[in-house]
Amino acid sequence: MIRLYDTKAREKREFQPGDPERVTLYVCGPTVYNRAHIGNARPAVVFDVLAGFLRHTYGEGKVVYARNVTDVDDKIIEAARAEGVDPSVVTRRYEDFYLADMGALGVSPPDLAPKATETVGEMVAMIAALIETGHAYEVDGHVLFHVPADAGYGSLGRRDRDAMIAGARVEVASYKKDPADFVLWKPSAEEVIGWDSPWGRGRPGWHIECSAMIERHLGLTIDIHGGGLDLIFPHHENELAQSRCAHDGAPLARYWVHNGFLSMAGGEKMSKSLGNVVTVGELLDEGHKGETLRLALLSAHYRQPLEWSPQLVAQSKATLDRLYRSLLPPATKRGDGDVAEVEAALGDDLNTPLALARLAELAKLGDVEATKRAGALLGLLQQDPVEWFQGAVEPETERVDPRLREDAAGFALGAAEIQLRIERRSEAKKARDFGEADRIRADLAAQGIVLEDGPQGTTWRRA
RNA sequence: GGCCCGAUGGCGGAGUGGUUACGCAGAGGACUGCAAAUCCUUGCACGCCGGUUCGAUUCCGGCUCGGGCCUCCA
Repeated sequence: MIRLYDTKAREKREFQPGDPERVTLYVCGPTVYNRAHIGNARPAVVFDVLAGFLRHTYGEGKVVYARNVTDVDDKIIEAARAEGVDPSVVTRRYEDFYLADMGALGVSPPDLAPKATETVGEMVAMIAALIETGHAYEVDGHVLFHVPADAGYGSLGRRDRDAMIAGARVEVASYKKDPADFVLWKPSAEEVIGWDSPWGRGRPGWHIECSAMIERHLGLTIDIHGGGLDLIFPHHENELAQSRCAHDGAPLARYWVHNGFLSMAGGEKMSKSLGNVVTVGELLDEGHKGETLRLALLSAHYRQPLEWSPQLVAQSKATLDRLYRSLLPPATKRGDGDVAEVEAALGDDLNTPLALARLAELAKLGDVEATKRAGALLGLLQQDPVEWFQGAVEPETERVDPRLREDAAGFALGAAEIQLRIERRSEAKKARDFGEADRIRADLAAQGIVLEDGPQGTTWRRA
């Protein structure tokens, strides 16, 4: 059984898909105009776990997970103009970065990654339908959704129209019939990207993109709609309104799931506009492994705020070391673990901290099989433990610790060289020359190599 | 100003009307030439004030502090 906290109902509800043979999940993806920061990665990781858990529950081919790519947007247009290139150059570049960054965090590509620019036809059709039903109107090449025409508006964000207007931070455009009305279509100047439409050459507003992509790829009513907390209003509220009005009252989603925010030290939200972002790429370049970052993101419940800090990363690394160590042969099994405990934790509104706690118990029992299977549910512990400690061989995936970079250029310590020194040290130890043995060990330690003497001999790992 | 969320030990972070996870860090012990790792043991908490209750960290109210949203934002 899966229970999910539904933002709309404001409570945990038992998850019942419309069709268990085709469980649909849609998550608002990136607007591709810059590198993803670690806060952007939170929903990607959280919903990756959710999608995986749904597949685990309903069957491999029974889940359709769509995460869109917003590739037409004023920020993209701006970025392209600044660089003097076509917007598609910008969007392709950052889409590639996004996929690579998320891949490093162990995020699987979604089943579908629809692009806004490939769904404009559907958007135009949906806008036309909304005009038809009296929910939208055209003014000077703009098409606006008329909020007062939708009695159900505000059900997700729980705010009334007056409150929205009273608190508006943005000046109301003069062409709006009602201050709460929002743009479905806006005109594009000559040099700006645009498509022909019944209302002239223009481009879609942000909210209609998701509505159209969902309609086209997943259907009128999907099971789960996900995204960050900040999208509840206005983005999801507007999406919901458009789709419902265009679909004769059919609700857009059965469950609305929103992840909480990542903040920086000091508690402030990490955001591009505040300029306090740490990108995934930077963290990887600093030598942190993607899996460490993934664990850090899963260490708090997805709806809770999470403060990002170097300590959080360090703790996550230490935890992962311990978990991987339990997988290292020769493992001593002291008892049978129960993966169902981990499943139950995830089933209870994706309680990843609890799942992690139970995973640690499995590791402590030395049940390698159960630990790996439980880890798979979280997208963790899937690499070879030796590789985890000693580093992958493929140069593409290997990230060299900055402190080692100097050595890496000249005489990088390869596994063979390390092995050689371990043998030299063993001989010194045998001759009871502990001074020499300790010198070798300290020398390696200075280069980030930790030696551990066990009953089976000496093993090494990169710190 | 309106709406919403949070406050748990040195740190991270679950959970619970009564016995309180788990991880990291710390302490002691075992092991080790010494370490490391591992195992064993161990200390440390539930923002403040009221209320309900036999009993509240857990429920209710108020307060304080922190955070988010109010048409850029995961």
